[in-house]
Amino acid sequence: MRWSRALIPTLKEDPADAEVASHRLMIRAGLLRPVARGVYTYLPLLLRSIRKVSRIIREELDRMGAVELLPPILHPAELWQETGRWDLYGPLMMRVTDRHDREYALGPTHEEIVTDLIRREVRSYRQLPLSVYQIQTKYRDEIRPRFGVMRAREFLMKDAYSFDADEASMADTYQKFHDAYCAIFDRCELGYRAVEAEAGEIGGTVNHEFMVLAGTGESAILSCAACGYGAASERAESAQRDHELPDGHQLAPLEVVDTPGKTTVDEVSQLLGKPADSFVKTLLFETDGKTIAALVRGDREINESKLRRLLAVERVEMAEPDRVKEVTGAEVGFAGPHTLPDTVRIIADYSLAGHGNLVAGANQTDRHVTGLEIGRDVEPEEWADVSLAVEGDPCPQCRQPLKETRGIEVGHIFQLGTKYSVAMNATFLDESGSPVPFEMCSYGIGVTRVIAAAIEQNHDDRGIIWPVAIAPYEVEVIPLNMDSEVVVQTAEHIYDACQAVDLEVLLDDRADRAGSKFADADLIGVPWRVVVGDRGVEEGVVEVASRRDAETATVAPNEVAAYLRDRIQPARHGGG
RNA sequence: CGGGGCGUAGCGCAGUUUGGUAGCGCACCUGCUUUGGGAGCAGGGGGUCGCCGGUUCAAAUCCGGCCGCCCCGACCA
Repeated sequence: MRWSRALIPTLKEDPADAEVASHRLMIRAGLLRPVARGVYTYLPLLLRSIRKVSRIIREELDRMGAVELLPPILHPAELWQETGRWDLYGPLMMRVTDRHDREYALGPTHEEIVTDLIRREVRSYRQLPLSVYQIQTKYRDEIRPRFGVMRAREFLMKDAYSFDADEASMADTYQKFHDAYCAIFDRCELGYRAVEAEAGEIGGTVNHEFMVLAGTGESAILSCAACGYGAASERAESAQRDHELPDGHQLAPLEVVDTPGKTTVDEVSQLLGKPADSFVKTLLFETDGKTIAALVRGDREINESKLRRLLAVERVEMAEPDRVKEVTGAEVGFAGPHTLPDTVRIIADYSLAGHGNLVAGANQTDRHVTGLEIGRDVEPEEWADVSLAVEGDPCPQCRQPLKETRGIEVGHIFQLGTKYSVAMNATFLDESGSPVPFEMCSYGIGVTRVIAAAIEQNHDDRGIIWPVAIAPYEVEVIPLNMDSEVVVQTAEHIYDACQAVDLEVLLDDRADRAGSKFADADLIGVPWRVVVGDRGVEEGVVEVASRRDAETATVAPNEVAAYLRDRIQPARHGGG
């Protein structure tokens, strides 16, 4: 391809509204242009990379026995109503109405569509296991789209769905996808790790997120260097701790203090001059008509998912203000654990273990208490891990301190079990001829996000540094002087020769000066560069350089194609 | 949706406080010179100043409403 015909609109200056490197570089290097909030045109360079990543995905999934199909983007409401997700998904789903007033969604994910297909077409255990996938545009009306294609409202996703006859088989399929995902991300040359995660809206129990490690990532990961444990922060557990006060701890007297109008930990902390970690945050929840008081340390956040799992319930809700008043006898903001009615079940988070002389709400409006001692003033029904884990918490497996890193979620795989098959009555006949619901899993990769993540991990202050396996072009030929016939002819010759040995080559045939061609080449980040200048051509050589390491080789024009082929072909599979 | 900021040429910005002829850099077009790290000179094209309404002799500038975009929070590939 010739640059002059390739539509590569590079920019000299950074766009004002791009915050992270990948977004900035995608705009500047002419990969991406915004059309609406969170909606983009993928320009030719980006599309070429998308095709490379898609191809890697297809090769790995085909290899493990999945089959590609293409369901619609437009989903009739009825299918989503079968699983209840028409309402549950809420405003995250883009909805449209046709001329007959029938409602549709623009698919944010495809469990319903695929389950519907399989329940119609698959009848027998003999047809299982079965895995299908698609690579297609998805729509999610995100609360806050940002960072370019990193969190867009329209994006390209590979999603896959597996159907198995029993749980053991399902776990086996899940592992195969897990391994295929590792192969895919390895080949894209991403530095990543798979961690335990929350299932969110999709549902199910066991699931893993594939996180590309990057400082600008939106997700936090807690991991343990000692034993290898790793989990998304909202999923990470911390080890059990016993409530043993430090040696020499003097039990403090319980005193009521006035704290008029101060309802938050921060406000009371300032007023009393006591640090937030000496506070008890008393959070009231309701589930099945019962009230639960969850006690977490003042500097910690509750993790409602943990609470839900502990209580073995589908949902917990923060108690309404009226209910809070009824239970505590005070306005919201002054709840404390020590004078709650017996009907309230008290759960203390491990973060409070070993802490005494605490500040808490007094269960009286405008008053708190100091000197609260757990075990003396309040006896929790149980101690548990119900707070959001943070760096330094003890690892649930080996008790070593957890470390926090940031990551970009590029893949997420879920064991769904029979959640969707039961809801949609999707069954097959087993060996005895009785109908059994499918054991399902679903698997997602954000294709466009993979590319953004790759750029986050592979760039410098001059531009992108593409790994060969996903680069839009492999070679860029730069004739430095378009007025020099011999330079142009040599460049054209190399361009043809590279194409003849099946290299993906871009020829910068623009009449620009050397400096701006070099700057653009650095910016778009093609892995190999061939510089053809008057000086070298007179001596019968051109320069071949890689974008990643500044090494330059002088090569005879006739040998350039073979030279590059020998270096590029081994790297195409990933690892170069 | 709540909090903060911004909408002026394709991109990056000044001008708005104190109303009075719409500007700068880059990009683009023409010519000449230049040609190994974003060239120089000369000439040129391009803007209903986000939209609607109001105040005024006069509005990018003041007032009201609306729209869009970005950042911080709850979601997620």
